[in-house]
Amino acid sequence: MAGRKNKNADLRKPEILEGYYTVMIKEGLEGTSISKIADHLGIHPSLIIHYFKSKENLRLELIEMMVDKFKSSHLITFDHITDDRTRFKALMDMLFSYEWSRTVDPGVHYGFYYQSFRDENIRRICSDMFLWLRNYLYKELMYYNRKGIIDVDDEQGAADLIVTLMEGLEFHAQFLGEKQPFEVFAETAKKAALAVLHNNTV
Amino acid sequence: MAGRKNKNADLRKPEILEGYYTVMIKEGLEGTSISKIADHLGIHPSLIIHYFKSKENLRLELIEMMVDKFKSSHLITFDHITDDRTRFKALMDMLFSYEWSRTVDPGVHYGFYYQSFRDENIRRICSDMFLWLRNYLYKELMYYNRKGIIDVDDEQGAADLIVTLMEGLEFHAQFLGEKQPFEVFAETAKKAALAVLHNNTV
DNA sequence: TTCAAATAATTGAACACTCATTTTATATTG
DNA sequence: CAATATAAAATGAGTGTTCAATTATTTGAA
Repeated sequence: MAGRKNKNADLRKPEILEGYYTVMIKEGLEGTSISKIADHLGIHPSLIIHYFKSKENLRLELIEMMVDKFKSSHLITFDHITDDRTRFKALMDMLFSYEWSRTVDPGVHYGFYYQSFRDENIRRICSDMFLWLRNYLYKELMYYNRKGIIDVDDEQGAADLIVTLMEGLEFHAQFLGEKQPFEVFAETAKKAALAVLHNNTV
Repeated sequence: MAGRKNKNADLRKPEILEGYYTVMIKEGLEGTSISKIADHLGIHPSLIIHYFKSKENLRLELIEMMVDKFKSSHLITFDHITDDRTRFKALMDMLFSYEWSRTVDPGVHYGFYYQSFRDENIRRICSDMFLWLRNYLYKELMYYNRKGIIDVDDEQGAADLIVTLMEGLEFHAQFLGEKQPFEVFAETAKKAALAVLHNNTV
């Protein structure tokens, strides 16, 4: 065949994972088969098995990839902003922004939630990811609390609430957004967070 | 065969729908097949097709059943409570209660969210259901606002926020709850709602 | 540099399974 | 008898996976 291009594992494996992700957006988590991924990439289904041994492994590696992607996108720090108040505002703006919410395709993202109810492995991974995020926020809130930017006595609960509100944004966009642009309710959610934090910058 | 029991459509159809729901809790939305439902009910797969014509119809009728169940469970009114302040508190307590959140099995519930990204029909049904709930809350908030129990200028946004927080409770229980009982964060979420509503009963 | 041997990448065909659905046949009830 | 309820069997498409065959690339020695 003319079009055949040989690549090695270092190139092929990520390519397959990317293809998996792309097909998944269209077909859904459980609607995505090895054949469909192979078709999309123009390769043979058994090549995917060759690299990942089983579909189960393929799925686990994809999740790993996504979690890494998620975590790395959250490592954006605002160290360059010296003023506490300004930096706090930048953090909150980012957490409730459209770009942030689209780090992972929402359809895919809900697919994993859905699976987490039947697959303890996946539940664990999702849970760790959110605990990681909450812990990050917890530390940030501790700092801003000490500095008097916010005023909360239960930093843990406040961090929980922010993660939950961020997550709720996704839900709202899908079912209650209607024609309203994302930013409208994002603003409402952010204000709710600020109200709980007793922040008076706005 | 000895154990064969003939029933008519009025008995068989609801029985099949109930069986569908039960199997779905274990197997997931897309993991549930006609055969599995038939096995669970001790009947032949083709009997299910005979009554519902296709799996698609079966699924749509199940959703209808669930939405009815959801709506009817939300028709609980507190008309017997005459004092506005007490009735408002009862409403809020219900919205953030464990019983309420378990009206529908959370795994099934997330299954429909997941499907809504690939099936406009399902998205529409879910969306209508939540719009219906928000509208109910909107009217309630209007009333309590007029009565001075709460103080908000954007009742629509406030209703949005309450639905979102209720929904967030589900998310939190699955991924951030860990060993913590449901009620702990439910209380946090409720307080956040009350903070936004500027209610000072607590 | 050349050329065969070794290694890796890729394909093809087959397997045993499950799926939703259709068609045909049998039992039960009114 | 006629209508309905149920079962049985068969269909065709799709699933993940295995194994052997084929093609491309790299390696190593002459």
